[in-house]
Amino acid sequence: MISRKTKYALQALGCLAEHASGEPMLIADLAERERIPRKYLEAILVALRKGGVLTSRAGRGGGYQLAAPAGEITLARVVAILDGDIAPLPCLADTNPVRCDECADLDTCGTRLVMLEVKRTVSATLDGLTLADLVERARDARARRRGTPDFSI
Amino acid sequence: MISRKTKYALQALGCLAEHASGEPMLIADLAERERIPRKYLEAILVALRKGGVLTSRAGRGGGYQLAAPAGEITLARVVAILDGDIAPLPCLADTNPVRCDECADLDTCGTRLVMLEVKRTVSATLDGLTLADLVERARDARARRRGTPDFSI
DNA sequence: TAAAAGTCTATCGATATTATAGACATATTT
DNA sequence: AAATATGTCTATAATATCGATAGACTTTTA
Repeated sequence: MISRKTKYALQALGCLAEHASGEPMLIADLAERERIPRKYLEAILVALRKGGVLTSRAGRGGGYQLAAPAGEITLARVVAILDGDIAPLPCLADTNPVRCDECADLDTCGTRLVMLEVKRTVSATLDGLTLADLVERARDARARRRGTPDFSI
Repeated sequence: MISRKTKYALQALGCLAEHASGEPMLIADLAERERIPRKYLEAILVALRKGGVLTSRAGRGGGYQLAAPAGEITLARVVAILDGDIAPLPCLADTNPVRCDECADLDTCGTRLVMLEVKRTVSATLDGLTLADLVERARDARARRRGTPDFSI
């Protein structure tokens, strides 16, 4: 389960990725279009900027932009910034792993070993998906519903 | 991230799976061996019994047993019993999906579409792992550490 | 220098999780 | 049938986390 925070982030990033022109977008616009509480979105965007995924410009004509092409920003990165490690168990976290005190032996804990496998799978999937995929699938879905392939318009 | 509840469940189930003889095990023993708060474990075992993974017998000589061979109990099933759906988004839950009210259109939400992929991956992984795998990996890890393959003893 | 924009800090309430306690019911052995 | 060992249920408390909001502050550009 990803947090609502991360979901909001993906929506906002998707919106920025679709926003063809390189023009920065305003927090207020993003909040309205994606129906995200303004102040909450603010905090999310700051985190993303600190995480290197967004750049911002203050002052008139300012706003937020992607810091890289959509195809280079992985979901893994976004999730890591907002939800931190996706480790299924605290003892499997990449940064700051916390060993369970009920576990006598970390390396031979069966639960940990199988969950490590789950973690690897999730990581691989999130690493293989980018904002470009997100945008593309939404576009495909819209096209499919209209009954016309996207490129035939 | 799986809950601590599910982690406790997997440890207890692993313990039962290793417990060679078909004899039932007592809650108190399980709690002590796996260092799980006794009363908390109690609630977990009840849930697992209701979920069909365990059987229990009251009275003297009673206790808990696996309801099926370890190789037939998947992690997916255990996680589902204790943590419910593993859906990364509420709108992707199998049972009782809740659509986000900020989403105008469920079927063309890019975030949902990419997360659906993540969910499928996780489900497939958890479906492919059983308690027997859990036990086996722990055994392998112990053997590997001793520097001797398990079968050479 | 004023307006428009982003940044930071604090706080609140709701909810879920983890944990505990104790009364109650059931089954086995003697 | 009594005694004892065992599981079951309900309620509650402590804690942590998440989602959300408010307001003062800083920076940039026209």
